[in-house]
Amino acid sequence: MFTPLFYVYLLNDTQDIFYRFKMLSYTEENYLKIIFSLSYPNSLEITTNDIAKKLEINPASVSDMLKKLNQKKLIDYAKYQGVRLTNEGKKIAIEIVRKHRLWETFLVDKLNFSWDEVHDVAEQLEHIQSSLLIERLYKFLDCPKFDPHGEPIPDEHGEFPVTENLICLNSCKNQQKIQVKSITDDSSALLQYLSKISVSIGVSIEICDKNSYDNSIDVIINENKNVTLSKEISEKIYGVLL
Amino acid sequence: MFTPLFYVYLLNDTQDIFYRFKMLSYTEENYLKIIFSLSYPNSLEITTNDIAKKLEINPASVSDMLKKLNQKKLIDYAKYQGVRLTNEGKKIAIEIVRKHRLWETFLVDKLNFSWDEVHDVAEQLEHIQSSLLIERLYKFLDCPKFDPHGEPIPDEHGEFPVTENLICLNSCKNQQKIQVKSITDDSSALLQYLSKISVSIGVSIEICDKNSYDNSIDVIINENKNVTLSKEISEKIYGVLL
DNA sequence: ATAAATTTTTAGACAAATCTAAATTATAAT
DNA sequence: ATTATAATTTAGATTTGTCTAAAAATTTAT
Repeated sequence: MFTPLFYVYLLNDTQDIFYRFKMLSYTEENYLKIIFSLSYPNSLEITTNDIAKKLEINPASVSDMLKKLNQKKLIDYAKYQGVRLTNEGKKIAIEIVRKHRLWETFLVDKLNFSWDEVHDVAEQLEHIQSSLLIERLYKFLDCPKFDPHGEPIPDEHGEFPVTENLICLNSCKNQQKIQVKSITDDSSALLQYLSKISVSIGVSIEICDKNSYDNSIDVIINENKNVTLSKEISEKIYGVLL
Repeated sequence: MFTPLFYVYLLNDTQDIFYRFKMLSYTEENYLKIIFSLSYPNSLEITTNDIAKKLEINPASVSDMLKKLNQKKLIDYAKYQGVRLTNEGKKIAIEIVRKHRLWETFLVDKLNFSWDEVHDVAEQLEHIQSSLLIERLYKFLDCPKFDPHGEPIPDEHGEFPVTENLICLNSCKNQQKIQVKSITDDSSALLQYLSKISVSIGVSIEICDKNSYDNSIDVIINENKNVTLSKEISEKIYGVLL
């Protein structure tokens, strides 16, 4: 049903160095990325349904692909048991995350995209195959450690920068105040909304009141703007206590 | 056998403008680009075999795709009669050429790629779908008119810059001398060779002798280097008479 | 502990883009 | 004008990634 795992030696970047290269399709890369992001940072076990929902496809399709990725030793998967990335799979996933965040940085820093315009384009750019390209881009951007949403960018060895201990706005108590450090979702719908209410990396948010009915919170943004944030929003905002 | 032509209205670039968008696959885009480049600049009729050779695939596969592109009204094609781009097909092909050449320019000017390293990466980048991206890139590069190989870059309306009257090195007579203005093939094999013999945009080449047996020519590069160039090489080099 | 509900997998089908082999059409050569 | 050669197309198969419907396994609830 599936072709066996195979490695090929490919001439990459039209450079004269050959290197071991696991041939992955655009789609396979996407699965690895999704599994990684759903399990980050705790390497949780992910379910077929989680992936199907995220990719907006049928769970049956996911089952097929999981079988294939398992054969390629990129995930650990047994029927009905959930999925976890292998070290090899994780390495590839981190590489894709790295590319995604570097491209987002490029788009914002060099091409003047706003932070809510970058996601869809970066989703495409992250699949461009060229290690030379990504290393040159990394240098061109001055080896950035965080992307425009404050998300950490892994270095060339796949290591994430050490971050201050971030806490979720959602988990703050009344009267606590944080400085926003990262938004853990780069969808344009969320980011456009945050822009509208003047939330960006660096602003302060003070918790005034918590509504236990819907878990929304009343906050003051940058000492001057009162807003109510839904649970869905507040759990995407991370920062350091002020 | 093939799905009917259809147009969709898509939200592009996460911007709030909808626009008419002909859904094309990566592969379909490549066919249009190949047909364009094989027929440029005279809109020649192209054969199934020409395309098969260029794409290194079986002519039978090309036949299938031509039928499909014809149905989509991107080419004019009748069985056994050859192919020609329609205006719509040409517009799309030029857009891809534009993207390819802008990305090549980016790689060389901003990321310090050498001219022989850009082709394979640009082949991937040219298929990124985002008009916002390409217009921003265009501005970022200061609206370049020529790519690193001297090839003209169409503007945002698909217009090619007017060029001096270029003549092919291949068609020069003995003792004539040209200044190199463009190389009409960006394969790394050719460009690496040209680098090795010190041919680049701007250098002078003087024809010393023509060998009618294999159509090779003996030339002097930049007044100091004697080299013999094969027909295959000399027909890729264009310039202005000095 | 069993039944009900949910999740996951299998089976079979489909579209896109390719292939090989065979048939057809066009072109060139005598 | 007929034949030989070359180019092109058709027919049928394959791979990848998806689907729907049905079957199987797991989880939840009583």
